[in-house]
Amino acid sequence: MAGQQERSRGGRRRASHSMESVLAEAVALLDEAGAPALTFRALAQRLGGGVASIYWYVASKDELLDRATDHVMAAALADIEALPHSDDPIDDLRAMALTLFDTIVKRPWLGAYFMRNTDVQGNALRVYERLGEQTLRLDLTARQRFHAVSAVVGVVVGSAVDLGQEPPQEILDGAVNREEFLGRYAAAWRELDSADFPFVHEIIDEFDGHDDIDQFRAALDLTLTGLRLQAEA
Amino acid sequence: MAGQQERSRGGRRRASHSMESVLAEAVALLDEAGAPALTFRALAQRLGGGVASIYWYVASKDELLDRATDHVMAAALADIEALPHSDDPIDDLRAMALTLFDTIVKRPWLGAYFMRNTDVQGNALRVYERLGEQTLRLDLTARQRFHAVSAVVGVVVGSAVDLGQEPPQEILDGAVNREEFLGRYAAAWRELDSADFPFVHEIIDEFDGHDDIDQFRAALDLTLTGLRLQAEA
DNA sequence: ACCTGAACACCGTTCAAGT
DNA sequence: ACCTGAACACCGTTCAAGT
Repeated sequence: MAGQQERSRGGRRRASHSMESVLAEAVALLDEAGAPALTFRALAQRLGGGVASIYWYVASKDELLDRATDHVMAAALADIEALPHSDDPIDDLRAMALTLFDTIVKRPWLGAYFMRNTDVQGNALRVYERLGEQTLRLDLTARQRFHAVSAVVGVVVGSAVDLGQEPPQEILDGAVNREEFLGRYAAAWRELDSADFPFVHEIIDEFDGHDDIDQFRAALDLTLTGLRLQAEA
Repeated sequence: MAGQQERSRGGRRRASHSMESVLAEAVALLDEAGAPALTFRALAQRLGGGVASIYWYVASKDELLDRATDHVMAAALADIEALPHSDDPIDDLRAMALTLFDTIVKRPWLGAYFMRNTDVQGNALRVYERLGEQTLRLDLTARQRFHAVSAVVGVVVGSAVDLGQEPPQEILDGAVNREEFLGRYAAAWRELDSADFPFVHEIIDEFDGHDDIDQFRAALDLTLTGLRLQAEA
């Protein structure tokens, strides 16, 4: 409970919030049960007040989610700024992207809002800036730099979306773990005719039990080697 | 109106649907006014029947969206399969990815469902297969192939999400066009201290008025050059 | 300045009943 | 086999009123 209660002489209560407590409780709700759990009613209950109060702090649910996202991005930004710098800007870029990935792994609900709307998301803008600064150390045109950072952010967002989708209720319920879930897909794929689906059969064993971070690293590395080549050209 | 009306002797009507008409109308609704416009009530009205009828065809809204997505993927798959083959698998991969991008540009609402849940999305699986088959022509391990296709799909999905987000109501209303919208952001960025945000300032002019397809092409090319290097190693 | 209760206009989903 | 109306249990958002 982040809200405070004021007891006036009549014995009536009046909750008292703050932007900080609203966002902290919103994030807590999202962390505990994902995006569908964040409703104004649930949030108001946690804050110990009425639904309408929240509208004093945010104009809409969209803004609430934007601000909640930026709230957790503060920590990601701090992690990124705490990273040691190497003499290779591309290695630094990779380390930053991995830090971002880590943020999403811990909070899959970020998928839908991550790194968008830098209007409200001041920390996201700063993260964008830090990524971009690494490209300033590379021999590229402004346009290439713009595209490079977009590409890196794209890889991260792509993973964010994937992770945000992943838990199809059964996993959240604990009824099925990730391994079984992947295995079920793999089993369905194995039923496909291998003449019609040679590629699917080629990669079934890789898919079965794969780790998201490997997939992310591989995608990131392809982009970064492409970038390195571009900078050296 | 895709539903048909049967007139029985009492003069009462009874709508008659089909999976095909349900999906066609769902897609029409999505095309006309985006994801929020697709409600069971709106869809039922278009079909000329009751809300509950739709549940005979799909078990949930999620499934409806999955099937609607796969419905439009049929055309994308056909486009991809109609593509001429070159002797360079990476060029073919690029052409396929561009075809996918084109599908999303025409239907930004795809952002949230594109290429996920191949369970229900049979056409998405076939697209995945076609992309993957190009990697079979490259000298790679199964794992590298798996990661390569994931990366390419990731770039496309990343763009899909971006495009799906884009129209912030004002643009849909026609109150503001894309150029003005970008310009407003750019103007806000120009206000930032250039000592604190050197990168943002470096790329403002690139951002202002940029074209999404250039961004997509650039990200795709970085991934594909990375892939080419990997295959040649 | 900040909070409240109650209402409004929606949602997806279910179900017993109809044809 | 397929469709229906009406109900249920929610939503986000607004607003006049309170402190």
